[in-house]
Amino acid sequence: MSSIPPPERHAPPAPRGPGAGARQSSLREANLRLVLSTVCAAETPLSRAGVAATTHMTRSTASRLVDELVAGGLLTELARPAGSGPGRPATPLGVARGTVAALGLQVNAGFLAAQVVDLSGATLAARVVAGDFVGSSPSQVLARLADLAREVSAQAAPAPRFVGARVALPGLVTSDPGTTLLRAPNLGWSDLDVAAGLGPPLTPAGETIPVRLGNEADLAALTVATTAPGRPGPVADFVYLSGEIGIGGAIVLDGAVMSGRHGWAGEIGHVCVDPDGPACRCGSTGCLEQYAGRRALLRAAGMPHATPAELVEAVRAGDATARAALGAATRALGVALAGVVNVLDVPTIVLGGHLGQLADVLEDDLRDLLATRILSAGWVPPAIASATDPTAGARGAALRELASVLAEPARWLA
Amino acid sequence: MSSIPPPERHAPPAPRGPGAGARQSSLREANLRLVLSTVCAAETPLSRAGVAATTHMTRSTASRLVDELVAGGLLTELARPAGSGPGRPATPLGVARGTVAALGLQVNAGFLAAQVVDLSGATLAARVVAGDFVGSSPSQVLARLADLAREVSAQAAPAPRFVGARVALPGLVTSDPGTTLLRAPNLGWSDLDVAAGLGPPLTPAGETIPVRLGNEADLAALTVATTAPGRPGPVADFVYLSGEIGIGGAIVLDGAVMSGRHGWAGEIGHVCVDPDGPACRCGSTGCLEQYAGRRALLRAAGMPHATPAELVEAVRAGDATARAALGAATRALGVALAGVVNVLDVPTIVLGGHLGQLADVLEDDLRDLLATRILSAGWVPPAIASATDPTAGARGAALRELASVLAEPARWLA
DNA sequence: CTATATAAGTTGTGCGGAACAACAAACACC
DNA sequence: GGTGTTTGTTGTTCCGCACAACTTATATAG
Repeated sequence: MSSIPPPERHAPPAPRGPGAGARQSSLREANLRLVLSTVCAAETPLSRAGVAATTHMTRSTASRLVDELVAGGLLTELARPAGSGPGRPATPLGVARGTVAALGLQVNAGFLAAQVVDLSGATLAARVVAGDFVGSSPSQVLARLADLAREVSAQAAPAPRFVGARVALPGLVTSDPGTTLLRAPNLGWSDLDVAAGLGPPLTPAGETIPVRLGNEADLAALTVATTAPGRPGPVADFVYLSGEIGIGGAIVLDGAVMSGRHGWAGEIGHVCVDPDGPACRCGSTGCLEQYAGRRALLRAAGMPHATPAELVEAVRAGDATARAALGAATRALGVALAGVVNVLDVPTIVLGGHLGQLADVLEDDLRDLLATRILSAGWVPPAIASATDPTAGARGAALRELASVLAEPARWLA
Repeated sequence: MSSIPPPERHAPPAPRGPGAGARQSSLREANLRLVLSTVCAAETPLSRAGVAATTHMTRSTASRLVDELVAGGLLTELARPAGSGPGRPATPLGVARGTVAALGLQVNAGFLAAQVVDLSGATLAARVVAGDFVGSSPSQVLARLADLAREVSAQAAPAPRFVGARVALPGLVTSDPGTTLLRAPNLGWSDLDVAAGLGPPLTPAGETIPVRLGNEADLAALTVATTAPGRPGPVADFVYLSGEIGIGGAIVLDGAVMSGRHGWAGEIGHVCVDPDGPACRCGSTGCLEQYAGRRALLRAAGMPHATPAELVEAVRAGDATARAALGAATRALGVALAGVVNVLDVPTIVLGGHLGQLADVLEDDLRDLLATRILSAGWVPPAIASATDPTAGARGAALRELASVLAEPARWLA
């Protein structure tokens, strides 16, 4: 006669997230995360004992956590090299290859790209399709991108578990729902739900892959900040400049992309370099983009239909117009970047896109200009590097998704 | 015959800090921190049950942690108001007053300041001494500051426990040891060990108080970001501009001051506003400081010995020269700040120092200028606020020291 | 004035997870 | 083959939080 229904035994309300009290399980999660990132970040493969040493945990604890990660398919035991030294030989650990992966997509003015990258940072599949997408139809382009996505996700064999997909876009993106493109001037797109535009959800293994968006420069910068998921790159603090038709940018602080309150940080292309300069389509005047953007630069050099490589040739050949244009661009870069460095104290510049291709011919002048305009240049001289992979946005998009595995390993144990 | 010495039973090597494995005690520390900051941040006093509710901990856990903090002298039980509602009345909790405090010092071109601030944010003692310290002798000035420090720390009665002292300085400060001033152009000081210059260590209660340094703009910005230790201010993300002889600045992201790789971030005064502008003492040209710095602005207004308040009067009276100078300063601020906002996506500006005093007469024009130059102004219009306490640096210095109590409550339990 | 409802705070038990210590395993070197 | 050295595993202990039951203190209904 139990007329009273049993009290609904639903799971605890899971009050996770920051600002919530730490429970016992938080310890395990934190240490699981620590072990995984330690193995990811290691230059040379670590053993269980090595993990224990670098994390200052006991060998027993480290061993237990490693075992969980190995059983969950995130780590693997590598073959151990013969002849190492005295004592019991260690079993080196590595990030599992091909078990967990993410899909990185990119829409650019000149191409579409799609990549599958796994947790070890290996590219399992990749495709690039050239085209001219300036002023293109969003629906057609996104349908084509979805085809590309299906293609590469099928190519990755054996099929990995997909943690997510992200689209790198040359424009302003909302960060709250993360599926709306506000404005991409080079494509002529605005107010667009990109996730919806991709059509039916991607379900390579039955599971639906969530699709998110990101700014192309932010994501390209991520490939410089981290060479593989959890593995920091050569520099941890830098300003990334992505030269396209216009100029995008990103700020990386301590290995993390600073995307700002609404996700719109890094618009260095619209820093004012000369208030009396030419009008910019953004409504301001004298924006950096008007001097060093690809279209403006090539036009000023008198070779509007040339490539950046051809501009380099012309400059080296002594073409006066080309030299003047390059000089103006370099001076503009000096003013804008010096401002950024003075404000942020991040004296490393990474030039990407066409600016990366021009790095050889402008690097020295730019360094000199920065040295005179940066207040702290006397103590820490500015450094300039370049990155030239055009599809860095797609790879960065995948890396960004994989970062969620490092953030919450327990969620992704098989 | 124990020739073998007993194994030195020293305490565990305490491998604290980030990147180290979390142990059981980490849980307690994290929750202790959470409880303390929750009580600090609460608008209206919380009870033990209230703490449990906001932190999602159980009442028993919250209660135990609160008891520890009360016993340790960091929290207190307040008198409970009569007549609240049904149920057992709650005992409201508050931050203990006068038990734990920090010493905030400030050296400015026009005054010295010293304050004692306790964990509740109350000022227990304060002194300001006017003077002209441009081109002054560091040793004399620091000796006087040390006297002031001794004075205010004796005034605070009953004697609190001092967690630290910090000196706010208008210049570049090293962050590694944190006791060396690299360069303070307005004072004419450079390469100076300020902690040593203060003379014999401050020991109000027998214990030596560690002395650290900080940039004045960074610390003044902290008083806007947090109204009291652990209590966030009205805005969490903003750019702070400190108008002095020159112009200092600070970037606050998510309530924390972004001080940069070496602690030199925020030098907005040397952002280039016009590459063809006047030469600046920093070696660059057209720096913001040359238009909107106090000295430059008053000189351009034709009233080099006036105060900012007198400039406001002249502008309101229709003085053409003053108006032109203010217009030029406003335009320069527009260019520089728009650049910062475009790069950082932090569309709130707080004007301090003389710029705070001028806020009334330049705010509207500045907002309009920013609206045309900020890329995202259409979605989030820029906001402008002002702060006018000249000794904000000293208070910020104390707040900064008190933050270490919130970071590690266990270290400061009585 | 008593009974009931409601909410705050306390007490005791159980459990998850890391520390610690002891042990087994696998190699190099003498 | 013995010894030393380092890795990895196993069992015990201890710490800190969750959970549930209980006590305390008020307001409100009858």
